Amino acid sequence: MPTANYICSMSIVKNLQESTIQSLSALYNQSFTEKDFQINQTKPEFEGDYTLVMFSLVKSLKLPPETIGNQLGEHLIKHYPHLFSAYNIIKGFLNLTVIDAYWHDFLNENHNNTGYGKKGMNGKKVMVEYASPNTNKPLHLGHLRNIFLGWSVAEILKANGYEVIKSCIINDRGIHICKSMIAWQLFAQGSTPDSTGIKGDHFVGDYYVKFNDVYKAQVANLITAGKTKDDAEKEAPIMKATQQMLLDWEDGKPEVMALWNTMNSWVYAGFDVTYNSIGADFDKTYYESNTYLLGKDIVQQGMDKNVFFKKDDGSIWIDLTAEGYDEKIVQRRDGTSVYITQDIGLALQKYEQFKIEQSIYVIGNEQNYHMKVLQLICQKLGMPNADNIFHLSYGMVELTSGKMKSREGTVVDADDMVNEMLATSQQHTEELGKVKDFTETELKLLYHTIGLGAMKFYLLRVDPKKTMVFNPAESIDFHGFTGPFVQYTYARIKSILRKQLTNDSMTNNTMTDALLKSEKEIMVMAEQYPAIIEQASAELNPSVIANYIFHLAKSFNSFYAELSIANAETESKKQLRLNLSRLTANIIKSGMQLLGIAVPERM
RNA sequence: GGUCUGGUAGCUCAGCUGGAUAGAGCAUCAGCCUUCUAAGCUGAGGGUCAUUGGUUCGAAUCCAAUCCAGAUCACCA
Repeated sequence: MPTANYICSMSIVKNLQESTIQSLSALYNQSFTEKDFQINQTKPEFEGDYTLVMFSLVKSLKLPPETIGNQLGEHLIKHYPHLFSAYNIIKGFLNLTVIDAYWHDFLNENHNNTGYGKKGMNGKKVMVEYASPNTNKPLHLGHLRNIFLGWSVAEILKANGYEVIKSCIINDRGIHICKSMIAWQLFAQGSTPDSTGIKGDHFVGDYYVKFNDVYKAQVANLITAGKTKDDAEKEAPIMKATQQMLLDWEDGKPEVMALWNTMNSWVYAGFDVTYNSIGADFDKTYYESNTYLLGKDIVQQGMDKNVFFKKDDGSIWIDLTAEGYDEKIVQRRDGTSVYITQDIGLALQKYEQFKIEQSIYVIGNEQNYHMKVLQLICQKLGMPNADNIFHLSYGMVELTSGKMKSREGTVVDADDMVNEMLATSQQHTEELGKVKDFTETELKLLYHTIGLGAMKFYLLRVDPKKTMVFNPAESIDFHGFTGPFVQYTYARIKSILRKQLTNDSMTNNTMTDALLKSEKEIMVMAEQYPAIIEQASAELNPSVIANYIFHLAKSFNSFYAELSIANAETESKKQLRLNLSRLTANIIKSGMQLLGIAVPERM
């Protein structure tokens, strides 16, 4: 008999793959790989744990699937008695039952392992850039999807052994920033976030809105005065003032710089409050005001390498038509860099500063084209990190009524959203009345844990690539496929463990009775957790974890309703179920942590 | 128009590297709290997997065409 260590150091699927490959070679004198057959989890209506699909072997072996299944099943049972206890064949499917001892060993080894499923450091560095706000507007629901996604992906990569640097580029310059500044100069009469009690990012955002209102009115007036629309848009006094301010900013005019610094500091203070409340953080922050001049020397290099070319008016371009894209400008005729040039410069700077293996950009899918072009240019320039740029492209968040449009005031504000979720979690908690003995501080923390958990889970449970619809009514639901459901399951388990684990807590289970179906279901699922983390990491997809954790919690709740833990039939059954409960709780906590969601001990 | 996404139950989504009778949650209906937390559990109804054709022993999944929806194709960022 091999040791438990041998068995458990490898997942059951890997064990199954290897034993099948060896058995097939022994039986048929050919060599096989894991790609020659398929392994599925056995459907619940059939007997067994895992299923080998025989059809793909039929052609190369020239035998009917039933024959292969019988021979293979026989061989596996005989030569791997420490893994398999039974098999059956239905049509071309070989269903294998894993021996109970395997599951017991697995449980004994992991039920108290809070690091279960996570890997040791692999020595590789990855940067995840996310959030990346403008400083003229507060954060909205789309930012929340971005932030939760970026943060979670960073955690998932860490769990897979990467060193992760979370970064953020703040778009703190340009004409849109000047708009808020001009509007403030004209209309604020010296008021500040402090004097008005308005959160800094909202305060500045209000002046951005104000600018647009005034601008629109001025344009309308000029048009009624006989100007064309184009002329009116250029000549509106507030726009001219804004453009002058941008020039002054670029010249470093002291009073403009001072105002710019002040207003940005208001915004940052506001962002910090939001980041703090939703648990976002960054290891490295880049400011566009520092990076917008980057990339100039790269333009020169590109000219030298004939990757770029100069047009008659002096502007510099790259021709990507051979790659199926257009010509793209990289330097204006006045010699200033454009957006993409800055990005090239920043990409290189990131690489040089941190020597990262991979540079992940969490950016909406509206920039797919831009990011594709960015990578293409870097590759053409022969930059060392060009292949390491990865655009983690996520879909927009839409409302049931359609798209969010700032001009129509249908944008869901991030702070409003958080507050609403906190209020809802408070209301639910009070209605249920289970934590009446909590202190004020404990209650506040609990509302925050649940409210934020609901919101994060809601935004992360969907495949990031997909456009998702935000339904206000559904999002505040705390039942079913939601964060609070999972949190509740955790709190429920902890409650059981508190009551049942007094002194003789951590004994291993030594089972003689067969595992019951609902016990095994949890066991099988728990055993897959490490593979789930790997998958989430490979796909950079937190929804894999959200779905998995939900199903695990659901299975536990069924198990809980069906079988008694405290009053189990025997003492060994009780121990088994307690260990199973603890393992489930650990996985829930660990998986939720990868989503950035805390779990409460009671709720 | 070119390129890229997507279309699965009334709604929101899984499943997509081809496998057994397509799954969840919400909503609807019917049950379950004097034993471990009912934010829970059990069950019912609800589907032409956009359409058509192809590949295959087998297609929601792969390929092609068509229809529909969205994004993008700035000397804005």
